[in-house]
Amino acid sequence: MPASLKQPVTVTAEECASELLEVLPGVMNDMRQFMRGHVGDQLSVPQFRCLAFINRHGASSVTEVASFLGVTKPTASVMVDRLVKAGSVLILTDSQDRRRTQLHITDAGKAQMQDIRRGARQDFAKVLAAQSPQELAELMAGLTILRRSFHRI
Amino acid sequence: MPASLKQPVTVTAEECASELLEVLPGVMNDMRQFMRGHVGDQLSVPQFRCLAFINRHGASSVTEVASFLGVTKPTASVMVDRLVKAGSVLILTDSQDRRRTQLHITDAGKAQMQDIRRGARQDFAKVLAAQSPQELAELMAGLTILRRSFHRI
DNA sequence: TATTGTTATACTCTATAACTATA
DNA sequence: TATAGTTATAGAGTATAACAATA
Repeated sequence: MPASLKQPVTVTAEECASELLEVLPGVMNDMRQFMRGHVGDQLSVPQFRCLAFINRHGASSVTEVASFLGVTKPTASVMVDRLVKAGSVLILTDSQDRRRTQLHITDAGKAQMQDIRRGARQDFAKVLAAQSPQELAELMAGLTILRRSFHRI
Repeated sequence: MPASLKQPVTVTAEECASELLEVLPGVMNDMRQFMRGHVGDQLSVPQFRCLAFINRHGASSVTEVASFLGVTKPTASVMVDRLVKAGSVLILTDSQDRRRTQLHITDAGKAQMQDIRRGARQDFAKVLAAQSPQELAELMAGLTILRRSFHRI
């Protein structure tokens, strides 16, 4: 039985909210550093997410990318443009509706994304290696709740 | 007993790392929106953290701020400068060591910070209100592990 | 010499406003 | 008219490199 459940305490949504405000920014900082530290400083966190989305959703549009990332269309447009210039993304035009774009990840982009993911995952895992299996299970449970509460698309 | 513990599964540090990479950026997006949505769009997430640190640590230096935020000294210097211009922070010079600055939060900065925190906390709490007390306890447990693993200063 | 902090420069992220092209 | 996307503009966050002031 996990330590946190030995004597059941009532946790309010407000307390969780406070903890989110205090803890997450620091973890995100480390995530940014981890990503910069691999394969020649290639991708920012938002670019990584953008590529991962395009990889999952073949022929996605700029609007879909914006919606997933939770940013405006101009922001997504600029970000995609940078990824195109970097050779990570290919833009095609939808022949049915010529306003829409069909974004595709390139082989280079796929490799780039996987390298960054592998490196950052290892860096995170190194930090988490000090935790017991029980604690890792608790962390995963917490993340699952976060995913459920804040999932987009 | 929480659902996640009914049939104990082994969770690896790598799996937790992957989940962190996928889940946290989206939550941070919402945090940014929440902060922008209160009291006239006053503070960014980094500015909020900066103010909170200066509030906790009276007479802190730029170097200490940089260390806490996990950024370089120029980055912290610029950020503090913006907060000074906004009237949220006061800079004094250490009379013992005239190279060091002594950063102090102003009353206006304190109010600003508390308004933003209250607003963002409420927004987060609203999202989390759908979760059961048990799930909130699990989330808090996960955040506690994160805090322990990634705490600065 | 070492440390504290700033300035200069450059890039990304982000938003709003205004625009073009297509439907 | 409505939608998809881009361009223009502005400001914040971030880093590195070079510098000034102080110890």
